[in-house]
Amino acid sequence: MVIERYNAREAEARWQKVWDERGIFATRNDDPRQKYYVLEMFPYPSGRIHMGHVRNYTMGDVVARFKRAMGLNVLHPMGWDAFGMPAENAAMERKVHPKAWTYQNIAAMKAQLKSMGLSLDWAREIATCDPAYYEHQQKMFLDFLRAGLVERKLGKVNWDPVDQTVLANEQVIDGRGWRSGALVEQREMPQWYFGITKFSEDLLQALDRLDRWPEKVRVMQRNWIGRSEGLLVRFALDTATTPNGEDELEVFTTRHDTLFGAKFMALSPDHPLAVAAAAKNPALAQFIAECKRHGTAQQLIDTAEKKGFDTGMKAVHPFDAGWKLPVYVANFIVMDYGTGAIFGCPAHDQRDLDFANKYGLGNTPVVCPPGQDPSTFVITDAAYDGDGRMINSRFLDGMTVEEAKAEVARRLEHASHADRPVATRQVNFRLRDWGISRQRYWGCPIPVIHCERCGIVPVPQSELPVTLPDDVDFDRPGNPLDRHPTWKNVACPSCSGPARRETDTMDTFVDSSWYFIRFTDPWTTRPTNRPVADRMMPVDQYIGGIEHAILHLLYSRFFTRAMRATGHIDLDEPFTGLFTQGMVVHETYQAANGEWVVPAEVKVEGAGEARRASLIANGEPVTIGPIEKMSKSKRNTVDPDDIIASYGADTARWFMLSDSPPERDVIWTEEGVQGAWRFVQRLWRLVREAAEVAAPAGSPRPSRFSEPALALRKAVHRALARVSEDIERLRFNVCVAHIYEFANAFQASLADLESEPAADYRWAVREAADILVALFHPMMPHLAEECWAALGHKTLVASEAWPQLEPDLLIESTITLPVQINGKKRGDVTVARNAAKTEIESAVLALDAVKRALDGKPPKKVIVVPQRIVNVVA
RNA sequence: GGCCGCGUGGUGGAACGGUAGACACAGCAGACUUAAAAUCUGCUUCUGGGAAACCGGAGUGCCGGUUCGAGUCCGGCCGCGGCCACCA
Repeated sequence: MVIERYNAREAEARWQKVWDERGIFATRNDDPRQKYYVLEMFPYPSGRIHMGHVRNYTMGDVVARFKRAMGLNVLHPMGWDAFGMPAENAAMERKVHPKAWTYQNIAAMKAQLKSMGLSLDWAREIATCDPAYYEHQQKMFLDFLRAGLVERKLGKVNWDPVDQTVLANEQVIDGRGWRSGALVEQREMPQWYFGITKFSEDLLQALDRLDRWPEKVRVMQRNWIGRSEGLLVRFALDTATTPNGEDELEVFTTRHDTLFGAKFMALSPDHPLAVAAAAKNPALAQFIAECKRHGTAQQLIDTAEKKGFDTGMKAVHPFDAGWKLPVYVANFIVMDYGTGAIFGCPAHDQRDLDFANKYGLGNTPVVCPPGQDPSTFVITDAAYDGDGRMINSRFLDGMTVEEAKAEVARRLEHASHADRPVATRQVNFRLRDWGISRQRYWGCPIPVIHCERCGIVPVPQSELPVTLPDDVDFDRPGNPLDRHPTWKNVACPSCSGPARRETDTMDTFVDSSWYFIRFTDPWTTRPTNRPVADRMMPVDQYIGGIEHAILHLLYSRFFTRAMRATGHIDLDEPFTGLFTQGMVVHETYQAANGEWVVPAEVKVEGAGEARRASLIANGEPVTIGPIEKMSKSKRNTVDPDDIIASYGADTARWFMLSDSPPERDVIWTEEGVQGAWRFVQRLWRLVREAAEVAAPAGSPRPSRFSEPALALRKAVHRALARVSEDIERLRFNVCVAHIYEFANAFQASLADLESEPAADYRWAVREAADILVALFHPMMPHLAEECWAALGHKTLVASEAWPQLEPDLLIESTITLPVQINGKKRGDVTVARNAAKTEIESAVLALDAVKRALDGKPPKKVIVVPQRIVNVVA
């Protein structure tokens, strides 16, 4: 029999067309079966898909196809995170309108995704730049505003003085604007904020219940929210020393046990008291200005020296009216956290110690480490932040840190200063409110109007959506909305007086914070169709990159809560299952002139030490560099289109799932792809060979099976059990291995055929082939359809139910137990599956290896673990 | 600086506390070919003995512990990676 090669290119297009025409991946919201929502993070339409997308969407598709076969009503949609800066950059560089650029990219990428054979419900496709999407976002913004979940307040922005524009943090490189190269300034501007901090406690607590999230992501979110319990202490100030007679300074601390080790107070350069003092002290004003110049660039913070300025103000120790502490302004105190002021305890905080040493403020140790003699315990340049007993602390002496904290809190809560308690217990969060204002064109307009007379006026419902004007130009820097003649200037909806529209647009993270809910009914005229959203949410399995572990996932958790508070859905956690997949990485290649070379232009030969690379074009040698994330800058990318054109989508999908565990990085290699491609061909040959032998579909089941038939049946049912579990647990690399294992066994079984096979064997081959195709269908759906048809089926395997497992076939009547002597394997025994322990023991003691080891003496102990192992202790 | 994760053959990686190295890649040998490709078969952790079948020893970064039994659990090192970070 001659079997022609499987022509992936031709077959894949053909099956995609069939799936499309029959609409088998469309999800009905009124389907009575249990729902299953699987979602991959939607892409930004950059122009072309990359291998990371291929990996991500393949994993999601495997889950979707598997769950569909398991009889669930699967929702598996796709859309576009379509707003964002690259569209504006393209507009500036290439004179394309951001909208045109974005929609061209969407069309191109959609075609690419279609060529992957993903089982998506394209009818639900959404693009966040479509007014039909963002109008609902605007409605919810106004709902949030009414509910007090949106605020306008001053915030710092990165201001590029040359381009006259606000820059995102990632556009600031080494303190300079990425385009102009100008030194970036910090400017205070009124901005819109989402009140995410109102949910700090809940967002933190609920993490404990997200047990199908990676622990790593939960830890990252926990740290980001950054809850700390402490004490808010009001220090009295010596009014004779303060600029305007200010008489107290509030400080947040988590180490109130160390109050008797205090040596100084320090204020943030932005602290109101520092600003007030600076007004009367030019030297201080100059110091503060200097701090602000250096203040922001993250890289500088590591190396920046601790600097301070003694304001001359004096604070009074809360436990000793006669104890005065100098008040400094210091460059390492941030206004954002706590109260923007601290008390410094040099002995037990490294930063405070560095500062005190520099300014000669000394230190007094107040916590003595266990086992240390208090009389000899001194701190020089390493602060001690561990546990211990209190010393040099009057009434706290001898207490543990915890006891001291409690005692200090108790006393200060009951002490009073100016008719208020000196201290209150406080919980502080690192989490800040979410600033969503972006001074950009290509984003969702913020639907408010600024009226000189009425202030901030929401755009009336009837005038929504506020759509972006198309007639804009990008010739000049800055936000085109801000200089638009007609769009910007409008009549106030309230008083009809002159007013102007808000020209800021929303952070694109807002768009991606609720798209998964919109997918449940993208046609509804309200933001959500409540009954449908309540039924189809939450997302059962969300899959995407670890880079979104904090922002996107936290914002989405916030947004869902805000939507619940405003009646749009009855849900708090949007994603019950989360999986973060690893990146696709590749070797890098560098030509002699130092330029990076794309892998497609490189030929690699040899192995190990002898591995050499050269340019295909002219044979010029190329240096093989380290394996890195595929990136445009290193040019170590492989184009999915090229791979799909030469090997087919199934090969690319199979390789993406092979070898590496899905949460880890996968190394893309030419050899690996070819291995996957060879397996595609091998499966095709195997199924065609099996089809020759297999009994016709629906043949009556034989009453008895001979040895080879039974062995084949056991193997295929074992594979079925394993693969089902592997997919359920998203262990795709193990799943792939189990399919290889069975394919090898099946192939060997067919090769062992000596004569004309008997009917029972033919029946077993039919079963094995059908199950094999069903098992690899989620990973290689086109090949599976082709094989399914070759096996004589008239149905689509994509619509078939998952094969039924016969658990009896997993149970062997005799089993082989490994035998250990003192924990080392020395042999094995074959016994009946349900053999009694004594029976096993005597069989084991009869083994030569055991006799030799025991040397005639009785064993000290024989441990028999039923159906697992035997260990003889000699 | 804080928190977290990971160290297994030439490589990617398997392994409910129970036969370490499944499966794949690469490599080597052979079969089929005039030849190559493709395909098929076998070998491939290190090491000692043996012509071979086979028989032994060591082995999951290092040191110790718990256990009949540890890649897996506990403690301490070493190395690599990630995230956060003048956060009081």
